[in-house]
Amino acid sequence: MPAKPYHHGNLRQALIDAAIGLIQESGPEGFTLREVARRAHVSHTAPYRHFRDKNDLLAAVAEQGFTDLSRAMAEAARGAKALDRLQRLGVAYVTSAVEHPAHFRVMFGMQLDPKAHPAAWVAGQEAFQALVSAVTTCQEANVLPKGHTLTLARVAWSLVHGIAQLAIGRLLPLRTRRELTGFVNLASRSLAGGLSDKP
Amino acid sequence: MPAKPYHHGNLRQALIDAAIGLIQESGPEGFTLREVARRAHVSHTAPYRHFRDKNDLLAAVAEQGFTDLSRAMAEAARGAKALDRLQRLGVAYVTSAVEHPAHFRVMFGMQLDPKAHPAAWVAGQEAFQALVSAVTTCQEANVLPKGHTLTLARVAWSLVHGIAQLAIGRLLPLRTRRELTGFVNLASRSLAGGLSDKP
DNA sequence: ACCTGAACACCGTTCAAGT
DNA sequence: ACCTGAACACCGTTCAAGT
Repeated sequence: MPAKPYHHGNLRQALIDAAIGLIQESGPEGFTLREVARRAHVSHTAPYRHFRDKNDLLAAVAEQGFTDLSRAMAEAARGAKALDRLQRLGVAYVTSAVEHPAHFRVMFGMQLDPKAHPAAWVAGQEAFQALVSAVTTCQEANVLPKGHTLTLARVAWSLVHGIAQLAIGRLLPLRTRRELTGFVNLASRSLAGGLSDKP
Repeated sequence: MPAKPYHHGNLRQALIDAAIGLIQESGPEGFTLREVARRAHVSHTAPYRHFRDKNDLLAAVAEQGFTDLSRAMAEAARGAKALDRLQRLGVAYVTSAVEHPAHFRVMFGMQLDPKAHPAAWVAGQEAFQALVSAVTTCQEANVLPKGHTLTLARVAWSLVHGIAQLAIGRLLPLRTRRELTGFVNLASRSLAGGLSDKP
């Protein structure tokens, strides 16, 4: 006796939730459309009513991941200004990645095409905008040189993204949250110092 | 009539080469053990004589990727010292990633376990050592503060790795090699400046 | 040692059909 | 509209068997 199937169009979200749970347990490569359908108590072809194909569901998972990331960053940086704000965003970025490694791999591992998956793409851009606005704050506070805001934000993003990826792959010895915070802060302070040197 | 099958134990390398070619064409998720066997003109169970399973072959692919990366970095940095050396390593790292995106994804996307795949792990560590030795060179030239060599190298690695990953995902607007080199140099100069600020 | 073919339990996707 | 079951062409892996 299966539990009652989903109705009223909430199947779409149920499938996304099931997918996120499955990915968390089995990793991105253990993710299977048929198993997702099983978890939603629905036939294995039902997902095709809501997603073009497997990749389309993965894009929806990525979109939710970007939304969650934006929320986590906004929360961490609330009220903070200038460099403090930038650092908190960085710590939140890496913390989110380490806490949801499989989800993060989906977000950045699926070669997101803006044409094919515009919603996921936009959600990703919105997460990046948090960094852009923090850089702007730093520039207004004269702790970063004016101009080239986008370029500065991209450098900061690269640093923080690299830390996140290497941490997920266990290639950095960051075992505790203290170590993680310390490393991110050291790295971002260094970068900020160098950027303010040569305007 | 298939071409003559491989003999004399060169099948292992033939499978690795076929795998790299297949990954280049179809991406990491299009990679299939059976298709690799087909390309090597061998039955689909023959690979199991040389690799425990699909992941074991992927680890061998990753190992070769790390070896290639080390060679490319060594070549790019030949004769250069201090900051110039560090920058050239970074440019070579990102260039390699952008030129072999699928291979790079395998190297860093497969959650390499040092116990299960020691050879691939060692090859990865050797690539990282190039950064460590360049940081040491910088310290001896007094362009970076002494001590904490490993930590400084890890920060540099994170930056360069983040640029590589974002560039592969087309999330940075680096269309030409000039733009790529310029961005890596800007980023690494900034980081170096900041690191030398606060010893 | 090295390779094969059959077999098993899975996939993603399509399609005609049901409510 | 939304969901289903059968069908197709694939997988990864195991196993008995052949040279």
